[in-house]
Amino acid sequence: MQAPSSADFLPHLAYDSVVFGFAGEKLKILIIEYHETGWFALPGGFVGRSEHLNDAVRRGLKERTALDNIYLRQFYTFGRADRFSPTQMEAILTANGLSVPQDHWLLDRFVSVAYYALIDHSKVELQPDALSDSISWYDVDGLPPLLFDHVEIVFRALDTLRQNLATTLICTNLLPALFTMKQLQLVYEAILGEPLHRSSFQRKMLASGLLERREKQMTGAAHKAPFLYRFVNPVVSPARS
Amino acid sequence: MQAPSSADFLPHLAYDSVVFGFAGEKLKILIIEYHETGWFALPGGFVGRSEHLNDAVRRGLKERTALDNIYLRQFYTFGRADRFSPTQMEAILTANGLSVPQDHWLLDRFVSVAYYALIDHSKVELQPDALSDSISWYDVDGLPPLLFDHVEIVFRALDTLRQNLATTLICTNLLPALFTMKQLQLVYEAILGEPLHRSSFQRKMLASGLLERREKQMTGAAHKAPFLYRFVNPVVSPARS
DNA sequence: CCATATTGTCGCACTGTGAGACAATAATAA
DNA sequence: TTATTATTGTCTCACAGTGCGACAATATGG
Repeated sequence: MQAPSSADFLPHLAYDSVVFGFAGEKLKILIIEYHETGWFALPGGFVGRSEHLNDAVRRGLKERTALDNIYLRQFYTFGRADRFSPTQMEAILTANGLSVPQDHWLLDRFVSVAYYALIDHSKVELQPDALSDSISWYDVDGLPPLLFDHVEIVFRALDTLRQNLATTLICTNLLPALFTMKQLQLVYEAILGEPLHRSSFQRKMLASGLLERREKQMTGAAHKAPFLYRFVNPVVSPARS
Repeated sequence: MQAPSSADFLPHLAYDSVVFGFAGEKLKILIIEYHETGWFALPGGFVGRSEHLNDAVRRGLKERTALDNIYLRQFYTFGRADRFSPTQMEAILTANGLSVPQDHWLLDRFVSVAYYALIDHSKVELQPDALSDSISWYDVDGLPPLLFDHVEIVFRALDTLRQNLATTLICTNLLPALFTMKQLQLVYEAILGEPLHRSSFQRKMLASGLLERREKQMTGAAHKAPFLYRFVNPVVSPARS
């Protein structure tokens, strides 16, 4: 294996992605583990010399999740001079059998543009990249220790997600096409991190005009069967990518 | 004069700043004009090799406005591969008597991190930088044609400012310490671009608990003198810089 | 047939807001 | 001095939205 060359990528510039999914009753994030080091990090990558920044992020997500056309949104660029640790990066490279000179571009400072993505957790086929052992889901409140400033990146992603929950049709991208009101409420509660009142939530959602009610579901549970809903105008990609 | 060296700055990375001020009844933006070219652009700059990204932006703003401790907020990173025009950059450099080789770092692609700033328009002492003829205020609805993708940057800055108007105490930074309710309403209207109802606005502002009423002002105008107000907890720098 | 858990809906009180009305008042004109 | 004028501060009314609880409807299991 060869280390990526500075002839192919823009030096000093990287991206990191916070990929949200919803499973069971929890909001989850994709985390990778680097070979041999026991270190965890957000999935990220570099930008090709003549590649659009947004395209680079979509490329990286497609390689790891096999998903195209993902809801993706840039939220902050992390540019502290000391956010990067060359010694840790070197350890990751040597653990993969790559030895690079001390002045190699991968051991220098990086500014990282951070994105968050929302995906239907059931549609993903996870695929580790070359440098990592595994890629898997972690509860947002049960993350392993992360490299560099990745914990701060996750916090800020969550913060942005919460702020956008009221204005953007986010849940379309976290739920299957048909869902119950209960499921929708669980997604809201998982994102906001607080319980919501059932009847008020239901009333507000119905009044929004965004939901279309479908036939009843045969739950097989010992209670009244809930309606199924779908979003009337499911938005896959937001206006502002 | 010497062209800035790639030994001092991170290549391929720049920042641009949208500096808002409020004068009269209009929202205004700082625009620079490059020497000899008749080209207008947002004030921007480069990031030192070991300089924090945020510090680089503050440094550039201080050089041009003589203001320290500015309300500053990053809002988007523009990363299209074709957003930059090497021929226009070369023309700017040659107009300043700088000739650089074709493979110079300044003629290569740039990714730009964009910030907006809010300042009290009356406190500024404008100071053109080395490459530019002038720096001055323009109405947001009367901008000259701008270089590169700077028009898009301005639009997105305005969009972000509007979204943050409800959640953040923005107007502290656009008004003097003491102001009338009428002035505050004018700022809101200038940012939102739409008229607001006077009594509802007044009621809402008073109910927010953010304003402290002071003594009456001697306006010299032929009508009832308005109260003066100040913000109870003026925030200079936001939590998220 | 009854108990149980959950769903769909309604009512009530409270808050916030758009819209208009009206008195108070500082300067100016008569 | 008094009337006029423009603007300010406040009030009222109607209406929409929300927190919160209550209650009937219903699918399953005993």
